Amino acid sequence: MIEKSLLTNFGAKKIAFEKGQIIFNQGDPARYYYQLISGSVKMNNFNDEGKEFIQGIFSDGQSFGEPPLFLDDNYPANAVAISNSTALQLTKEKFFEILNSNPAAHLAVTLNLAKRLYFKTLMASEISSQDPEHRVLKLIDYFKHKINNIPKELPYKVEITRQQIADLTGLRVETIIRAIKSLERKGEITIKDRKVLR
Amino acid sequence: MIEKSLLTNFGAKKIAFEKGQIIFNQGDPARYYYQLISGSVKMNNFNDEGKEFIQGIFSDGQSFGEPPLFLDDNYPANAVAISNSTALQLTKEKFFEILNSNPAAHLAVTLNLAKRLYFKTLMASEISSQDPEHRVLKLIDYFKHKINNIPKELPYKVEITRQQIADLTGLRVETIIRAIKSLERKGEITIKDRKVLR
DNA sequence: TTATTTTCATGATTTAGCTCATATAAAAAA
DNA sequence: TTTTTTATATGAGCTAAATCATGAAAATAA
Repeated sequence: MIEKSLLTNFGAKKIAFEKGQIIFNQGDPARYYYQLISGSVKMNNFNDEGKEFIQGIFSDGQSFGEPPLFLDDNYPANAVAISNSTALQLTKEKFFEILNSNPAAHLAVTLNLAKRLYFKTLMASEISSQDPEHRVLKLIDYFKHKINNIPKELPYKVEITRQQIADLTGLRVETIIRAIKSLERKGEITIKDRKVLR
Repeated sequence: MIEKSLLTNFGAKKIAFEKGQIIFNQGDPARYYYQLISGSVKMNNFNDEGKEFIQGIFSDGQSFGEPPLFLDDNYPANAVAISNSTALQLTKEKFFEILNSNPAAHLAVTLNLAKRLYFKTLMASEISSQDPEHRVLKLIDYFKHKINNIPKELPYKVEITRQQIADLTGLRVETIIRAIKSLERKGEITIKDRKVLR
């Protein structure tokens, strides 16, 4: 979201994460701004029974973990690399220096927060009160249109697993599998080589 | 969040809403920045079966409905006055003029978005995967500490109704009532004149 | 004040999604 | 290649929350 050159000018370090590596833990004080160069990262929580909830999946040039930087608070979730990834890491202090000195970068950050808040608003209403099929479909459509910017008429292949869909929607794998099967029967989606097409 | 004088200097209009009045509807294009002067407003959705989900409750100097302004998108939820309220209304164009000309105001807006994103992150993990008692307690604690800034050791009286708690957590009133009773039995909260104290 | 509406409360019943168990196919590792 | 792990799939039974029903106490309106 912020130009790479700008970040490096302010002293951002390029760091690599292996698949499965933890970037930060829920409860840690937020000290860095992170922006992905390659790979993908998920933010998640585990409830008392050990069930995972995925707050979001980030890839490409996306940043994550900024809100607590602004609030001087701890991370509300863990960040874990879900594939080998590289990211730029910038200290909180330098991050704010950029915001102060570069209005365009500041606006980009604000825009990104607005986008994520918008997504969470949509998902919150879905998660809380719709049936599983509805939730799955909304999630797929969000990934298709808002994340991958694929127009309605073009097909989209869902790359995330059913388990990940479950963890994103707060449902169980079996429930997701059954919902997907049912959606296929209804003609809302197709399944090819076990992958969902929409 | 933005100083009232600054808003009025840029042409913000003071408008009044009666209890129950709709400020904007889900799906409407976002055209104004709103900041409450007095009263309170909820943002909500209704699912296919007509069940309400409250995205958030705003009061005092809080602003609402900004995310779609940044994204050039429609409102993801309705805004309804839950008591007689007054607010400052500023056009999108003027709102961006403020952000561009006043870095402090821009930062305040960013901070606010970060705060709300943080809240939604917390609530998302709660809503999706915890038992009702846990959800209710987390919500009450959030209202106590993060919204009303009341320290742990001081008592806090929950002013919202059980129905509103239900709509904020995606549960049913009866379930909330039972959870609250159970939490009282466990000594986590007390009930006085039907109001929850924590 | 009285009437009406809203909020809180509790029991009985239903049901959707969870849990558990088991199987197969695909992918990854050895 | 063979072995192991991960992902998808499906049936049976269980359970927690939803639903429905009904009532009383507060709050609000007339």
